[in-house]
Amino acid sequence: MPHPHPSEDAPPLAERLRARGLRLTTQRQRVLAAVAALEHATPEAIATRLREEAGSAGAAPDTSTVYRNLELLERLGLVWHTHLGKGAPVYHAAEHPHLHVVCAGCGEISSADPALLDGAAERLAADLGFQLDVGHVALSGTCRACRERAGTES
Amino acid sequence: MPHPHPSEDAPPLAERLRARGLRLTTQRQRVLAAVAALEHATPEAIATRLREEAGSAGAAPDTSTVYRNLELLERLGLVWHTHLGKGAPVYHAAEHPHLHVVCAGCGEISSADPALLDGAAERLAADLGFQLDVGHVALSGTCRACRERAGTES
DNA sequence: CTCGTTGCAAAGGATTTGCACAAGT
DNA sequence: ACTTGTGCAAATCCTTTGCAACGAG
Repeated sequence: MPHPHPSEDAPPLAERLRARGLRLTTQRQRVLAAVAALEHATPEAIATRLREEAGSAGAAPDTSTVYRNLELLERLGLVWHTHLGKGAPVYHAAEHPHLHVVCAGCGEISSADPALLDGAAERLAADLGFQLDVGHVALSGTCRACRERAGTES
Repeated sequence: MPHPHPSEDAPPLAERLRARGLRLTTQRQRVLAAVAALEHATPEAIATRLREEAGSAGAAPDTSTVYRNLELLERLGLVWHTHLGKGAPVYHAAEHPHLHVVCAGCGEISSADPALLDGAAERLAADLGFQLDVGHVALSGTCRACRERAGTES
């Protein structure tokens, strides 16, 4: 049975923090909320989003805090990141895992069913004892639109 | 039919350049040679390598030239890059395609048979008209050693 | 009250870019 | 000669760090 997710159900941020003697802060809750709300967010995008929301409730966390908490949340298994293109990694909530499919031509990001890799995952496990982490995978290639465009030119 | 590689046989760098009205320079030949020689090379590693070889024949290309040519070579379809971890993208020659399998724990990089993704590639093509680029794919997860280590602790 | 946390500002590392000069055709 | 490519240095972009003030337990 695939789907080896570290999360149980709706993993309470608070519990995970307490278990490690860490603290539940407003910033952490906000960063996590932003990651969940935004689909494929870069640290910068998350910081911006928080800055926008800030108007209504207190101040937005500093960029460095966003980075620090993103890293922490990832260690806690609540968020995952993937490198899609050159510049920035994108984060997404660990719940509802999905594959990222990116077009090298236009940068479009789509999601795909993680089951797509079940076969590959099994073979890697059998051959190398390697446990594939579906949430981290990014598949690149060319989308239909870009393929057609390429065919038209040249 | 899988394996849709843009390369024919031993794609002459010179020909591809001429076809675009570009020039064959020593730097370009060296950068390409370095990528082919090093297996999973970061731009920095390539620059360093070239600096070492420089002793015997002329000067090494500047870092910016390495970046520019890496990008060019990729457009020409002679090299491919993949993002393995946080910091650095790695380049490899477009010939002999292979999947990169990276352990999130120890950073170990292994190669795997591209055929592993044939199934997924077909489904993506059928469902989204998306052409998967196997040479760019990096699969992350946890290697056997790290899994065991994790199991031991905690 | 006692640490973990955060904000700020500065430090760093990796790429990219502008330009004048050198090199390929 | 004409145009592209390169070296150099400065500019950017993305992230990380040091440290004093702040806040959660």
